[in-house]
Amino acid sequence: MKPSSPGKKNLSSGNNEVSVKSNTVRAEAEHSMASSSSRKEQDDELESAKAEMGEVKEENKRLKMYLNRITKDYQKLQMQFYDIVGQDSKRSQAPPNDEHQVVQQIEEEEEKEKEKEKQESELVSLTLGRFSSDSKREDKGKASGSSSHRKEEEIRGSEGLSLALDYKFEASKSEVDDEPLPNPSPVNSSQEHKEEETWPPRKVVKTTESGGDDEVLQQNPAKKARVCVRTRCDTPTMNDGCQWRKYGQKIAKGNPCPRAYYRCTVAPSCPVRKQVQRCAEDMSILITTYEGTHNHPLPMSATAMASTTCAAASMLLTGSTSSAGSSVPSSISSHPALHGLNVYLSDNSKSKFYLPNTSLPSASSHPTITLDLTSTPSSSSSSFPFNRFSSAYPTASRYNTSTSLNFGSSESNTVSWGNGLFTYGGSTQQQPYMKSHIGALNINGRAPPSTVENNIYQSFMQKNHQGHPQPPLPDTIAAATKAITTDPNFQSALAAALTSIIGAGNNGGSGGGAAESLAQKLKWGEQSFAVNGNGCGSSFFNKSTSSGSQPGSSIFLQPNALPFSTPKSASTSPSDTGNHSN
DNA sequence: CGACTTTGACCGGCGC
DNA sequence: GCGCCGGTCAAAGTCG
Repeated sequence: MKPSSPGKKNLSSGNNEVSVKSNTVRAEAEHSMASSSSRKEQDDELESAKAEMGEVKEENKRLKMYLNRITKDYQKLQMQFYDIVGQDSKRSQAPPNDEHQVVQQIEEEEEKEKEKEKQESELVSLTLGRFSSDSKREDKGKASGSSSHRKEEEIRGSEGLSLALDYKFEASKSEVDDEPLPNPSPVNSSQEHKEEETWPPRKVVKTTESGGDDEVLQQNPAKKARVCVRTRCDTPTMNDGCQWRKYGQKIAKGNPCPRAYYRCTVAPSCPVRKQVQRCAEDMSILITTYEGTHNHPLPMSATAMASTTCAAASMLLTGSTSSAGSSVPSSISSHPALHGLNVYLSDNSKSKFYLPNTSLPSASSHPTITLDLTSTPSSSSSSFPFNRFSSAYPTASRYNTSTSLNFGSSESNTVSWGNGLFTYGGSTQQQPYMKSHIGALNINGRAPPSTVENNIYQSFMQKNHQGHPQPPLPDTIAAATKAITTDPNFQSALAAALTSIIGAGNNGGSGGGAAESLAQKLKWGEQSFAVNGNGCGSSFFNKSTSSGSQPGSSIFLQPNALPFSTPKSASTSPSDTGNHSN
């Protein structure tokens, strides 16, 4: 898809309109000449017609100039794109062996990207979700990963969203197979559908994986990430807007309450599954665990949750599959495009964890991220209903890491995140521009002693804790929903958090390109938040996006886009309303 | 009658 | 190798 095509078309049609207008004017003038009885009137009309024609001609000229300019820009970008693609293909063919060479290359790429970002500052960066650094590339080395990352970015810059996504899919076939590329939005669903049709249900995977993809899958042993949502809910299931069919029920060890297994029935081939279970310690808490990515358009009410889970899963996976490169932080922290989104990676990853209940389904070999919408004594008293958002790789599992993200209260000021933790507000700000912010979101890198600071919550928290202190809300989902849906800033913050992690995770794996995915591609506005339409993010942002034909297409976070509906809300899912009791 | 739920059986991964 | 456990299947039952 060529970004300039629509522009050209519009402009040319505009020119046509102009010439038509000129002809009309001329005809009117002639007609008036013929029909006018008074010569004076004829002269007047002629003059006015001439004047009008002059204006039209001027406008025509302007439009032509505009068209020329756009055409030149397009050609320029196209040339840059081809150059970059050519360079990257050469690089990826011969990955550097020397570590110093890798670092040097990464630095060069970062510099180039900064320059490019300046040039393309008007383009909306649409990076949400994993990058195309597939397992093989990650194994080969950071340099090749970063180059793929960079390639993608530049494609994005020159060709727009659609091409970038296409390229991404081509570059990472394996990724589609073993990891959920979130894309609940109908806008992108066609593309994702194309890819995920090849993602068979579990049993089929077993048989089909014996092929060439097997190698990739073995190299990337991470299983599908899960997103666990803890809510206080009286109903058997949480209404997430999707349609589910129960296919099994089990009594899990350590929890007297049975665990119900559901699969998505919106599309027959949809691989998404969810598990629903009551918390053993607090039966009022409903634990819903999502796994997989929808390969079909979702109803509006379902996209939010789907995208949330997908985004969370995505970042979890990126964190799990990537070896957080040391090159990440430099570009992230210094990136000018962050717009207040500062990321900090540190090595304290294991100092703070929110570990889910032992009875949680997440206690399997799947990496799991938990969104805790309950307020429990373990978390400090909070006026903030969306209390915890944590993820954890299963303890004592093959994933030797645990992750957590807590949307803590204003008092605890702790937001922990995967492979490490976000520290919200309580962290020591080391960078000058952070000092003015109340909150800081720290992402502590899992492995490397690198740091990324992220203060995406600043605007939200400033608003809510300084300007408009909110009274304590009841500890209910309804309260959470209300607070979330009524505060677009928080939605933005959440989206940014997810997105940033995804970017960081991706980048961690792909090396130097790291930060830019996070950095350049986030436009952190006051109320709006533009991200990549690919998968994850799209849900946060409604589907008003164009199909990505134009560079600069942006997806904006919409109020009420958040997933969590009240338990009693009307359900679009029959199984949700009339479902079985576990 | 079709869609959905229930429930016991089965399978594979993992730890011992 | 064996048993435990989580997850899935599929036949039978239920419901509208």
